[in-house]
Amino acid sequence: MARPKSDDKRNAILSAAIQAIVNHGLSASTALIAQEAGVANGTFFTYFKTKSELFNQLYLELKTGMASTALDDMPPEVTIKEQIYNVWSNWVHWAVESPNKRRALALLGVSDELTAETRDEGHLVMAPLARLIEQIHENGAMRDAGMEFVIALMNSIAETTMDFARRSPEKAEEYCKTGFDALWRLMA
Amino acid sequence: MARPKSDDKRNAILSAAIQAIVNHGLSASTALIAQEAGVANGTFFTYFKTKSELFNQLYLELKTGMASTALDDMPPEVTIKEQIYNVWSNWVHWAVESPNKRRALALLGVSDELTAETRDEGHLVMAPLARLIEQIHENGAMRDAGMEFVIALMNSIAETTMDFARRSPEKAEEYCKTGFDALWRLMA
Amino acid sequence: MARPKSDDKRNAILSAAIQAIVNHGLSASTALIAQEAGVANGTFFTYFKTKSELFNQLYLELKTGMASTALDDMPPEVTIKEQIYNVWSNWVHWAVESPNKRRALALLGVSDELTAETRDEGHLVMAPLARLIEQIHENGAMRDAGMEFVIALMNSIAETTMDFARRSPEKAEEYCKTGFDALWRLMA
Amino acid sequence: MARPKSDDKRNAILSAAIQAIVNHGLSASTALIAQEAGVANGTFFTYFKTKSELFNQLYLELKTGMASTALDDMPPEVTIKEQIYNVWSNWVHWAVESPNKRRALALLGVSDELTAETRDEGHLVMAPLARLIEQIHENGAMRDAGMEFVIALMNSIAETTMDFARRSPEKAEEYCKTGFDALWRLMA
DNA sequence: CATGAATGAGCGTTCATTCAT
DNA sequence: GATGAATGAACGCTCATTCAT
Repeated sequence: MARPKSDDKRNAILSAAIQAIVNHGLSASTALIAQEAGVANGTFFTYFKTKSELFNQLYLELKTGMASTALDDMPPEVTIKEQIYNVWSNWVHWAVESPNKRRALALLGVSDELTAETRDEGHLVMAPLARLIEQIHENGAMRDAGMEFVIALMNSIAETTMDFARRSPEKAEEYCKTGFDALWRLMA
Repeated sequence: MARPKSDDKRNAILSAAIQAIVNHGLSASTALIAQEAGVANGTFFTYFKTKSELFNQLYLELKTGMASTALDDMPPEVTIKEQIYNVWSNWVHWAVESPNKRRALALLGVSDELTAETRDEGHLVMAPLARLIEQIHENGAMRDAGMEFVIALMNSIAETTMDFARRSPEKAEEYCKTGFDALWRLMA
Repeated sequence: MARPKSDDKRNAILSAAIQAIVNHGLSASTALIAQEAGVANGTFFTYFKTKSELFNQLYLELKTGMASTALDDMPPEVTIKEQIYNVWSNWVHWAVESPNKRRALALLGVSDELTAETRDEGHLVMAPLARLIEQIHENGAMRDAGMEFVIALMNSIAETTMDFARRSPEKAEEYCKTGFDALWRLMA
Repeated sequence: MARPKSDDKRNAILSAAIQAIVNHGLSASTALIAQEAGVANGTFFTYFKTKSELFNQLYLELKTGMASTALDDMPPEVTIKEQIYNVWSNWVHWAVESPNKRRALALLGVSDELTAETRDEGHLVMAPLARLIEQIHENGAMRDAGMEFVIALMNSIAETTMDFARRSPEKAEEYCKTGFDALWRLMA
């Protein structure tokens, strides 16, 4: 059963899970998810051995999707700062346009269903951004603090920025810039 | 009143709830909480009409406790910056010393059991810090951004700082200072 | 504890029980009954050892009250038929004026909380009516059927008559008469 | 459909419910009903969304069964009186042979779990008998009273007759006839 | 493989009754 | 005696998971 027959069904379940999680939290039942996916109750378990496994895979899928949007078309010809801003901007726009995915990702992220392995894999996908940050960081204001700490701070500033951008999409551009400037002051 | 409702028991239930939430998440059963509190199943409902009510009251209790520790003994004779640092430092130390309370508070904060009223009351308790920040902010680097945004950024930086301080208590002092400096650069 | 201190409280509980039974059926909780009676939860059990005991005593109290209203001021100078009609009429009027008592009595009557003893005592209270009926019956149309059967038929006709009288109190007089005539045709 | 819902199981649950209601009243637990039906606790809810739904469906099933027995093989060639007697007799025999069903039906009938809709449907099933009665009634002794009242009286006489017939099955035939004669005197 | 019925542990909550005050 | 908190069994119902079809 390495690759179950229908990718369509797998994807339908994943999409349904996002909806269900947004509407009912992580306690959304597998029956509801299956129903919203248009498949039978039991079919759920053909594609995901347990509910927990769905959560782990959904988390990775969402995080990967987010990263690939954020890291999309990175122009190599420009300054690092511009490269970082490019990612930052993509990221914020993703949040504004995919609020459900972001909400589901957030809920999954704080749940205790995620395995350590999943969390590790999750961190990897944003590594390219981390590598850009690193170049700024090594001569920046926080050069004496560990990279991990700086990355975590960046993440939290990004999350806050995305929260505000999503809540007021008409000011998204503004929050995007203000948030980025704040980040830059903090670490550059 | 025959046998008055016992504060001891109420507190035992609240404490047990913290433990249970840390160990099992918000789906910790009322039966488990009661058991850990050393009272009978049904006694839970003498003190809290519903599980939801427990969550709301626990949230407020934890948030109030956190705030009162953070805002403790604010010296009025010193600079604003020193005042803010004092709060910041108390806050971080609270996190290091009460990791369970902090974890429970975080889980409760993202749950959808909290009423709007509870959330509002919860925001109030850190208002004194917000008022200090405001004085810095009005001439600071982010003076064009809304206070709400700045407060949210401060919060997220604080949370990240506390995460790292808790994870490596021996470096707590260092993270505390580094985090504060980062905050200051960001907004002062 | 043969006669607990306060008859007031006992009566308050009995009255409250009627209300509670009307509103919530026999599953009305002892706590609710106590509350409506204005006494504490535990006081209930000072006056009635168990909920079942309350039900049995309430049943007798209601049935006795009904009988004493129905059998009130029986004039001995008139024909048997007139005597019976007098009881019949009192009975129907009681039903119209005390619909809650009647409803509670009905629910208690079909419950399986009543002991055989209670049921027996309950039958006794209408015995004077039975004795009147007997005199008609012994030469009547049903003289070959047992008295018990005739009494039961009379009871069921009475109940139906009371149902209709209560539902349309403005036609109560009419139903009272029509019902009685029907009874008379049936057995006289 | 994978494993179709089994009529056997549905019927087993309905039968078990009758038993359980007879033995424990309407407060018979779903767990007990399931157990007596030989299915798992949760299976109950595959067949009936709620306990209330079971009660409503059981009521209809019982009432329909009763009616179809009572109204079985109505000979059209005979007098109305004979037709009515035929129904009456079938009805009484049903009561003697299915005392549990009758007891359950009675308890359900006075419960407040029944929806108005269920009650309405329930009334319909005995309508053919009502129509026969109507033909007698329109020129009978009670022609000035409403049909509803007469039907209700007939019902209550029938119930009483069935009670006595069931309690003394060896005299069932006698009660059947005596009851019918009483009814006839009352309304014809 | 897809389906949906079957399972039974588990949940939040209620309640008759007891008992400390 | 009156009070109301304490108790724990019980209840209706849900749900992740299994398995017959």
